[in-house]
Amino acid sequence: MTTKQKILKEALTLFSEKGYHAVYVGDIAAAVGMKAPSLYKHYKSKKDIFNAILVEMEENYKKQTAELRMNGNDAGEDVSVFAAVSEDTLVQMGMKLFQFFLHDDYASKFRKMLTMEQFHDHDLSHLYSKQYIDDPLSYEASIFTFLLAGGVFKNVKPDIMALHFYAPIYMLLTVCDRQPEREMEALQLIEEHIKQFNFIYRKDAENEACIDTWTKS
Amino acid sequence: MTTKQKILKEALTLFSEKGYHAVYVGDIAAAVGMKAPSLYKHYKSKKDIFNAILVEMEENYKKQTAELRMNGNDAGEDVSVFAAVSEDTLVQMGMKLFQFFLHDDYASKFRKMLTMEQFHDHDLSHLYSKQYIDDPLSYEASIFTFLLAGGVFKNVKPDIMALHFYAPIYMLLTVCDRQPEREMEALQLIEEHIKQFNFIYRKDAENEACIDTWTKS
DNA sequence: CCTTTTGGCTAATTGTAATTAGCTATTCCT
DNA sequence: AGGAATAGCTAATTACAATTAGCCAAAAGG
Repeated sequence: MTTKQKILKEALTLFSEKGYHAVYVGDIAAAVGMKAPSLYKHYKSKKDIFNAILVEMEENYKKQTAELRMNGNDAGEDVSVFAAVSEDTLVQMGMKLFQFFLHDDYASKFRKMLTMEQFHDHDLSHLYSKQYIDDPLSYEASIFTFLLAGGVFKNVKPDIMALHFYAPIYMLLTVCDRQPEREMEALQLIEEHIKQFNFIYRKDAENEACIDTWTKS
Repeated sequence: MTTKQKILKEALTLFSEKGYHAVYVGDIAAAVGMKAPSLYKHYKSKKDIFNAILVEMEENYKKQTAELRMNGNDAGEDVSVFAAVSEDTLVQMGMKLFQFFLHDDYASKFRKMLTMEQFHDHDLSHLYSKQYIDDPLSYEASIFTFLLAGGVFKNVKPDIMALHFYAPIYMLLTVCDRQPEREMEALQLIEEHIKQFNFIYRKDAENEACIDTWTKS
């Protein structure tokens, strides 16, 4: 890893912990293992470092969504697998999404940083909404549009179904960002959320049987 | 309004727009209509102003939740009204919650401030989770526990039902905090969210009729 | 009415953080 | 090898923001 990259990495870590204004260039330098003035051989200002992080992240994000889109298409080839999606598959889908967002080093730090900086300018507001709200929602909506065509779910609006699926995951993600010690509780809730989601959305007569399961516990 | 209060008010406004570190005591003073040193006749430091805001807010919050609890009990007296809660009542409930959180001057500014400062110390993390996640969730859960007893909804876990009801509202709230221009869109989504929520959770045979409504639009 | 307190001001002072200057060792071509 | 670029350092410098000192007018209160 080049020094320039190391600087970005350490700066992102610090920005994600304390926010831009509370981080001093000396802190970043120390984290990289150098003195503050040396940073200026690589970036012309503190703000410049911040901007470089944004640029790097946008590239990263484009790559990842492109990848996801590819995977999505691959899975889509076998229509029958998805159309008959099981409760467990749904649970795994949600858990994976949550765990990725929470534990991917870059994604998680970047999200915390944006959480703190989102109000400082319009572009950052827009970026936050796009990455953590609008894109995930439309991704899930496209999946549900597909699943709805399979006929196992009730005939509803896929975008609202996506909202119902994703909003709890998003909310619990923000909880874990500020209180990492609550991850287990969050995972538990997500599992129950998706099971109940599956239960209420699924179109079938076996519902009565399921009710027994719930009332017993 | 006393000068001390005016200072808190203007400081909160500024903190909620730019965050603690990006606001200078001179800015606060100017907003109040005085010079920076004069602030020190009222508060002994910038941090002291911040702390005073927290204290004031906690009192405010206690009052409001106490009030809500009272209103809740009042409404609860007439069990039949709630037990047969209509779709429209649910929609109104969600909208009111959203609009209050979004437009109450104090609540909305305080939430934005906490959004930016939540990572700076454990107490703030805890406060944020309590006020915007845990308390609303348990409030909604208590309502749904009650409604479930009425028998019009499917037999499910009320706390997950509360999660399904509240999480989309919370998520759209954060969207409007950073992009106020999306309020109309958010309100529209919340209405659809709650209608679909009502549709999927309600235990009845008229579902088939409802499907027609959805597929038409 | 006098005097004490209150709350404002201007002009320091202090502290800190970003950035620049200027020196030096290493590396990299050719 | 030898000159140029690279990337680090220490020691300024600059900028600015929090706070303090000390002055003064008006209000409060006996």
